[in-house]
Amino acid sequence: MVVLTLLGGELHAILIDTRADAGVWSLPGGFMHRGESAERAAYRHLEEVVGLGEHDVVLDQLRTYSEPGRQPHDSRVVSVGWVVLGAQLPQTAPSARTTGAQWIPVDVAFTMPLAFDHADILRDGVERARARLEYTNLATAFLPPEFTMSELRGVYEAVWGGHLEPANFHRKVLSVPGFVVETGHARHGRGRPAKLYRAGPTPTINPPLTRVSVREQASAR
Amino acid sequence: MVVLTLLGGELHAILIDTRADAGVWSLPGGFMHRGESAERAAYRHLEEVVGLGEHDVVLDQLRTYSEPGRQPHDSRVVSVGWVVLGAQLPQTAPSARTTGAQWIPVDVAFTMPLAFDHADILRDGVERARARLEYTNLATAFLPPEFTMSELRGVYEAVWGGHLEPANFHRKVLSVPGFVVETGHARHGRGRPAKLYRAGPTPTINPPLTRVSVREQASAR
DNA sequence: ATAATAGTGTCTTTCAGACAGTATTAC
DNA sequence: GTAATACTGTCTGAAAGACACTATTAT
Repeated sequence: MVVLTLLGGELHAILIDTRADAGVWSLPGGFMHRGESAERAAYRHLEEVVGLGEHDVVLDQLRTYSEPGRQPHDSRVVSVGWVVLGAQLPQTAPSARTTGAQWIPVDVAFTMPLAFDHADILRDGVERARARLEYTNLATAFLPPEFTMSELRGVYEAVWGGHLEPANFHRKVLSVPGFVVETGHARHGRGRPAKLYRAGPTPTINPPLTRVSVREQASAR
Repeated sequence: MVVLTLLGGELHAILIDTRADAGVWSLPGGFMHRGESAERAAYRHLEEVVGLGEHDVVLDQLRTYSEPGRQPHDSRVVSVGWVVLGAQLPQTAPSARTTGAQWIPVDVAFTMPLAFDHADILRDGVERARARLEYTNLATAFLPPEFTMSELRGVYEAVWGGHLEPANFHRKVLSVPGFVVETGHARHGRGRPAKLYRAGPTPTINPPLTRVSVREQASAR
């Protein structure tokens, strides 16, 4: 599982320090039981290993890794990869219930030595999350039930990396019917109070939000 | 496996008549061997069951189905779903090497009684193919190595269902660098000869081609 | 010449991006 | 008042959609 959240405006993933092999980190996960779906097994390991409850997170199936030799010690292990998104939940921090699990900034995680093909899985998971933000309302999974427009924009900026124009973002989000819904509440801070929104009924965004990195790639003709 | 091709300008899928259960059809597939990846197993069953070689098709992993009870007779079968795309190849028609395999128009296939959760898998596979055409060059997998612009447009029209404006399609495809490459050859028919193209080096299309059905959904605000 | 198919020009509309400007609060 | 943050108006440019037009062949 590639478990992602925002901490301090930066995208973090959970890595586990495998004591058996010093200095090598792995993604959280575990075996399936008989009579249990892969999804249920993912929820179970999230609870057991990471201390996250079913209602704290959103799961998205990534893909299945089955190359022989991907885990040298076993003849062949087939793993179903998942992307797990949650709002930042300090009280369920991995250190509370396990020994070696930690939130690591993804930029740092990419440079660390990971077990087996976990670096591939991490890369696939982060890329999936980035892509999903373009055309789904999945960004709201990174936030508490009520959030401001700035906070939602902050999710996009953190996950995609880069700056989004507040005015255009605001207009785009509100132009998609059912993306977000006004709650009528407001959050008071230093300046003008911000309206609070919650996730709306529409799961897909069309036309999609355009990603900074993708835009640059497109214009580099 | 959801095996898709174009026949007579219409999208077809392979279904297999399961003799054990009269009138119930299933998707082609089979078990994995030890020491074999899911991808290799897919290629093997394509050869054994359907008579399609590795170079005739393009594989795209769909997702993994693992709900307990999805196959009532077994305690729990975990299946890795694949979308398989190929150019129409009469000489490798499924009937050549198997008894009950047939190309069925997908519209018809959706109305037929399918075994287990194969209707879900078929739906997921067709939807995946439709989505992939938007932002990848996968449409070329439905065509022989050299093809005309009309033929490429025909793939989009068949898979998406609906009409695309020839002029705009032509301009859009050529505006994406590396989507297609001119071969210098031409195909002569009834009117002006058509230039032949082959798939270019760019796997992704950005900005994507916009799908008719998605557009209508968006404009129905 | 005519029909048929391939391909181009161009106008309109839509929408993203830039950025100046206005609104509402805490202090 | 000032500073800070939230939000709006408006201009520009890029690209999609519509559709009239030109090009090149077989007959």
